[in-house]
Formats: sequence, C-alpha cells, structure tokens
Amino acid sequence: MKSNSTRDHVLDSALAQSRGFNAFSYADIASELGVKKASIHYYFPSKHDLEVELLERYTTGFIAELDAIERRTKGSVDKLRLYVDLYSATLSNNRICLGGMMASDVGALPAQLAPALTFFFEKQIDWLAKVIKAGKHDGELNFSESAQSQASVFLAALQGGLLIANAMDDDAVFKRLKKTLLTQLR
Amino acid sequence: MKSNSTRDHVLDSALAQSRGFNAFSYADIASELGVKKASIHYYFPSKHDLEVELLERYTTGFIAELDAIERRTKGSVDKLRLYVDLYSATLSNNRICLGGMMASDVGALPAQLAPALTFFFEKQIDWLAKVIKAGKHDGELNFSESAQSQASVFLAALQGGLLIANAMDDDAVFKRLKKTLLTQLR
DNA sequence: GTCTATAGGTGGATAGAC
DNA sequence: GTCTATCCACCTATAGAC
Repeated sequence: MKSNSTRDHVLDSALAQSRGFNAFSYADIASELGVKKASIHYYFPSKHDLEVELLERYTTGFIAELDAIERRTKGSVDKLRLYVDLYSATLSNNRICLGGMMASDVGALPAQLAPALTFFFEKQIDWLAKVIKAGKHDGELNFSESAQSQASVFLAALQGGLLIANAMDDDAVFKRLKKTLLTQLR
Repeated sequence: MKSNSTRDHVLDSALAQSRGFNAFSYADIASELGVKKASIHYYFPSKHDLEVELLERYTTGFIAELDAIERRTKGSVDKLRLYVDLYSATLSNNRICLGGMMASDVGALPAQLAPALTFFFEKQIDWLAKVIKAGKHDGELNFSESAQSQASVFLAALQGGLLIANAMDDDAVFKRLKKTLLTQLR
C-alpha cells in the first residue's frame, strides 16, 4: 500500500466522471497534471488498467461513505438524507456518479469491468434496502412493495436525476427530486 | 423531405444508443451498413451534424409516441403503463435512451447540443406531469408533492433504471422498478 | 520515476474518379 | 450517390536516456 503522488493525482483527476471514458485521453490527464503521458503509462500501462483502478477506488470510497453515515446517524430518514447529499455534492462539482457514467458506457467498455460495476450497484441497493427496511420496522418509514424494490427506485432516480440535472444544467430539478423521493417513503 | 435509404440506415444504426457518442466511428457505421465512410460523410459532413440529426429525429419520434399513447388510451394509469413500456422495449434491445446516453456524455459534447437535450427532457417531464395531474384530478392517482416533482422522479427513475439494468444485465431489476413506480402513484 | 522520441494504429474529414 | 485514395491530427503504448 505505497502512496505515490502522481499516481493519486491521476486517479483524482476525475475526467472520467465529467466527460466519460471514451472522451478523455492520457494527453488530457497529462496536461492537467503538468506531467508527460509516459509518466501515466508508468502507473497505468493500459487504459483498461486505469479504468479498473478508478472503479475499484470509487467503489471503496463509496462504501467508506456508507460506513461513515452508519456511524454518524441512527435514524433511517437521516441516513437517506446524508446519502442523497453524496449525490448533491457530485452534481455541484459538475460531475455525475462514476458508476452511472460507466453504466452508460458499458456497451463500449471491456467486458471484464461488468462484474465490478454490478457489484457497485448491488452494494448501493443492498445498503439502501437495509436502511429502508429498518425504517419501516421502527415506524419511521411507510411504503408499499418490498424494501428492495424501493431501494432500486431510490437509486435509479438519483442516478437518472444526476444525469438529467447535469444535462439541463438545472440544480433545482435535482433538489425537488430529492425532496419528493424522501417524502414518498414516509 | 426526400427519403434516402443510406441516410436513414445511418440514423437507424443506433450505435450511439448502445455504445455512446464517443465510442463509435464512421468506420463502425460503414462496416455495419456495408458502405464506405465517404458515403456517410456525404450525408453527415461532420460527426456533429450526425449528432444533431440523431437527437432531433429521436425527439420527434418520442413525441410521436406520446401522441400515439394519448390517442390509444384514456386512463392515466394506462398511459403511464404504455410510457414505461417504451423504456422496456429499449432495454430489451440492449440499448438505453438516446437522451440519457447524450446526457451522460454532455461534458464531452459540443455545447450547441445542450438546448436540444434540455428540450427533450422538458417534453418528457411536461407530458408526464400533465398525465399525472389529470390522474389525480379524476381520482385515479394519489400522491403528495407536485405533479411536476412526481414527473421528474418518474422520468429520472426510468432513465437511471435503464442504465442500471443494462449495466447489470438484469431485466428483473427494471421490471420491479416499473411496478413500484406505478404503485407509488396510486 | 520522469522524461524524449517514436512506433503503429485509428480518428474525422476531403478531393476527385466513376 | 458511392467509391478509392489520401491527409493530418490524435490515440494508446513502448523503448531507452537520465
């Protein structure tokens, strides 16, 4: 687990999240970081290597955020609120979720990435379902259908909302959407 | 309004919808259609021209579908059901909505496309809001928050659901999502 | 670990024959 | 309207000096 500056900066550059995987090049990253292309190839020999590590790190980071939410709050509604705030933060950086971005590019991505992407979405749905289920159990939430289904709708609406709000350049759309989503489970 | 075969086939090829805009080339389309690249440039001199026309035709087609739904059914629930079926059909062709695809690529697309994309989403939301509002008025639907907000959630969930289900290669996820979405408005 | 230099391929796009 | 041929910019990737 050695931590190297350039390596981290490459993973941080987030061009993938603002443009999509097939719309940025090693040259783009290099010029953004002020290094040469060859230096990036030193850490990520092929672009596929970069893709894999980006998704891996993103997933790990996201799971860490979920754990942090668990530790910080007890109520289900509060947890869901913090969860949607993760998406708001992404949007205000003019980015979309890396998972959603890769999902839209899945037809053009190497097939080996699909399992990691599926894992990412499953983690989200499972966590949401757990929170939603607990909320119903203790009377904080109220809804029909299964918690799993509600979790899927919740995640899908946030992912789609991010996409739409970003494309329309209209944060108000996303804000209303967030509120409605939370209200719908009460 | 002259209709030319090759021109239409290019627009029909739908590589944009399965791979994303920056992940297909004139060569890809050419080999799929069995023609040469130059023939495609004859109709669409630049790739930007192709993008614009694709979105334009897609929007027109979608609006025509909405009109068809209006003519075919009277009930709000029935209309919403037919609407979600449009998305199901897209998914079963291993595609996602062109609007959603372009939304995910908006950071890498020419800025002139943004207004057309915004128009596309606005049309969807407005139509959905109108249907949802009518449904509440005649007692067929029941929900909190505004019809506009509910329409946004509905659209976002379908767009996101398409993305997620396609990435996870799991149609069941989308099916459950559809059912939950409709149930939530009753 | 970062650089220069370069290879080999593909991208979008154009000119001109047919 | 479709073709062949070609241009040039840019892509990913590698070799080897420092």
